[in-house]
Amino acid sequence: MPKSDRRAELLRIAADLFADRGVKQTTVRDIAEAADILSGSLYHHFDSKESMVDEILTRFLDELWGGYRAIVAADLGPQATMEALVVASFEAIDRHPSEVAIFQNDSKYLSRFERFGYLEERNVEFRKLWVGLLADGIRDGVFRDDLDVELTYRFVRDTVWVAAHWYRPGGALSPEAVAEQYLGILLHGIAAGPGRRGRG
Amino acid sequence: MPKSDRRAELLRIAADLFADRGVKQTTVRDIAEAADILSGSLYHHFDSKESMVDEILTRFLDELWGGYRAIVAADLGPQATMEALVVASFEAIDRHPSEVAIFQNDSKYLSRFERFGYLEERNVEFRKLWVGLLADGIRDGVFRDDLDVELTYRFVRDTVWVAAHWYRPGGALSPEAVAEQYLGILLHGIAAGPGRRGRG
DNA sequence: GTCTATAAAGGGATAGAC
DNA sequence: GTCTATCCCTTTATAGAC
Repeated sequence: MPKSDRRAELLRIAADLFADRGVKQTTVRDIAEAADILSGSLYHHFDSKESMVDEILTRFLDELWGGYRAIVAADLGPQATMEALVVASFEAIDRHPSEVAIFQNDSKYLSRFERFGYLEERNVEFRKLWVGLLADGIRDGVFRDDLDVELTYRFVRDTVWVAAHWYRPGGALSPEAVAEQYLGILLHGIAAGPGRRGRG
Repeated sequence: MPKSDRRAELLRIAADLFADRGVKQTTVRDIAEAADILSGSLYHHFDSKESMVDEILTRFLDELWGGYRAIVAADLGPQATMEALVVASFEAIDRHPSEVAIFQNDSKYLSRFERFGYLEERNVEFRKLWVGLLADGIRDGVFRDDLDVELTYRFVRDTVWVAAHWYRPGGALSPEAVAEQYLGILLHGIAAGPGRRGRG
């Protein structure tokens, strides 16, 4: 295989370990062992452990936000935009579960280092996107007007991303199926409402 | 102050650090420094760092589950039981934010050690409680019958506990207020339904 | 109950041989 | 591209003085 594939393979191995145990608790020796080489050899490919995490997260976030921006640009209105964002997020969990887990579990720790300042920037941008969307939806009468927008934003953000903790790609549930159930609860709740109880 | 207060104070300091940075990343020196003593002195009070975490979590979980069991024993029916469990959980976040954070962030890591086997036991028990509750509610027609019970259980579990990541005791929102908003979304969703849109 | 001093293991990173 | 060898710092934990 071409030489650059080795680098990608090492990043894959590292990402899976980082996701499973956390960045700090994954040692350079762990990564090397999983790749069947010795720890010193890793430094032929990468400057440092930090560089590995950086490359993993940067690539992932660029792809994710490319998708988000395309959805926003399509200008579908609050509810359809929300649904598309949720589906895109579950697809991200499906395709890049380790990257999502690292982002979720280690953002706080990594944010201490100047080099990872972009993590906080993404969070701010994400909040802006969702709060705006919820406000638009309330204004248009699509969402309830007694919602606490800040709290609802955190609710949505958390409920979507925590799924990464239990979702297994290739399992019984497709990302679209999970998104559908999640959106059903998020939009209509779990209570059996009038005219909504039962199907058969 | 009595001698046992020193021990409690050290556990408080340790719990806050564990919650903020994670157990593994909090060093014994960090704890000692925050307590204004040297690291060696900590071993006069505790066997090891692990023992400190163990004591913190055991106490917290015993209290939390005491509350849960009292609620279940009251036999209020599915919806009222669910509401009481959610309120109790937010009150736990309010009163013991560090303990909740440690439980959430470090359970997976700690579960590797035999001594922390009770963490997994509590998770199993928690799942059993909620899945049973949801099934009862669907059977009684209180909850929608097209819910995926497993997925809904994870949804509820995650949405409640992740609030520990942003909730600040003593802030603008009381735990009861947060619980009310959360239950509103969980039961009825965020969509403006017929007859539910608007208030003024 | 705390300090001094230190043992022993873990972990990131480097230099140079192959 | 990988290995050998190793440096150096961090971290948990201990022993004994005060």
